[in-house]
Amino acid sequence: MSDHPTLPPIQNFADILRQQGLQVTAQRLAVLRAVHDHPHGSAEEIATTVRSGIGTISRQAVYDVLSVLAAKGLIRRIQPAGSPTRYEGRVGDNHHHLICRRCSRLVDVDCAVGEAPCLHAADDAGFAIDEAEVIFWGTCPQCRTAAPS
Amino acid sequence: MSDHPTLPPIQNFADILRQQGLQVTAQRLAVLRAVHDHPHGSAEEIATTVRSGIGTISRQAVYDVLSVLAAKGLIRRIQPAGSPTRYEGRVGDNHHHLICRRCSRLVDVDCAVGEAPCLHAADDAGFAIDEAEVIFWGTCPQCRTAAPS
DNA sequence: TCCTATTCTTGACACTGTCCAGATCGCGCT
DNA sequence: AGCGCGATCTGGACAGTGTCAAGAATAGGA
Repeated sequence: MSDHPTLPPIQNFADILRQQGLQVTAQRLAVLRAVHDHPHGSAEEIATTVRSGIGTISRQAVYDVLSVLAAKGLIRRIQPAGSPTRYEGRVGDNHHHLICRRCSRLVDVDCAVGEAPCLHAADDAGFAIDEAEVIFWGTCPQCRTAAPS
Repeated sequence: MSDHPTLPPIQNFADILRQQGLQVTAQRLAVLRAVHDHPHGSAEEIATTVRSGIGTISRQAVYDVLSVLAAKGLIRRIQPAGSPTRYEGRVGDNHHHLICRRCSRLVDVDCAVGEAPCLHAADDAGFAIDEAEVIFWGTCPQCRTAAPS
């Protein structure tokens, strides 16, 4: 995944945490790495990945770390219908998501109109909008081929 | 039965169900009415509303009816982050939703660009897209006034 | 090295949604 | 109008996700 020989991932992640005023712990580094290595993973999948790296971590710690990272904008939450919350490391760009109704596969999709057009509603009703979540629902090629109906 | 020129709500809903090839039951009529009377309600809220109308209904029946109606396109599912699934009776138009991060208030919003621009992704990755869900996250006026942070 | 605030662990819990078997009901057919 | 089949509803148990609370362990600065 990360093929930057000059920047060891762990040190990089540690610096990122410090820049946000967060304490650097093995759990946070492992979670941050897991999210980047396995995009769109659920909390449980991330926990499993982390455990294979540092041995053990409590479920509560995973949720806590994910909440803190999301609050700091280091990761992004995705909450598709019917499936558990997912997390991804790519933040800052305006990409959306495409989800298969059958197999729940999730794919990144660049914004249709370029910069950030979907971030502005016609009428914001007085709300202070800080994020626009766009999810496209459909059927992936594999599922269409497997059982067209 | 009768051919009154004016259509009472119940009979109207019954016709809608029949048009979709669905059996007409008291539970389905009550759920359909509840969704229209209380837009953006959760399954539990809808169940409560229905019970105040027809006495009792099982949780399973509510979920089943909601699933059937959603499959037929008579109602629409909304699954915001962190809060339970909500349902609304308005279908067919391309309106989106605006949700307050603090009080979870949900407001309808017309599509920003008019017709249905957000329904097309730049690259569909081979998917057959049938729906685009757009959710704007922010803070509602009341919450901003109450506790500005 | 020591201290304090933060973070992690452990266990229990709440809530949403689903599965299953059996009873009931809608509705076409005779 | 009565009958019968298939769809629908009930009731209970269950699974998965996420949260709460109290105590133990740790990071980071003095």
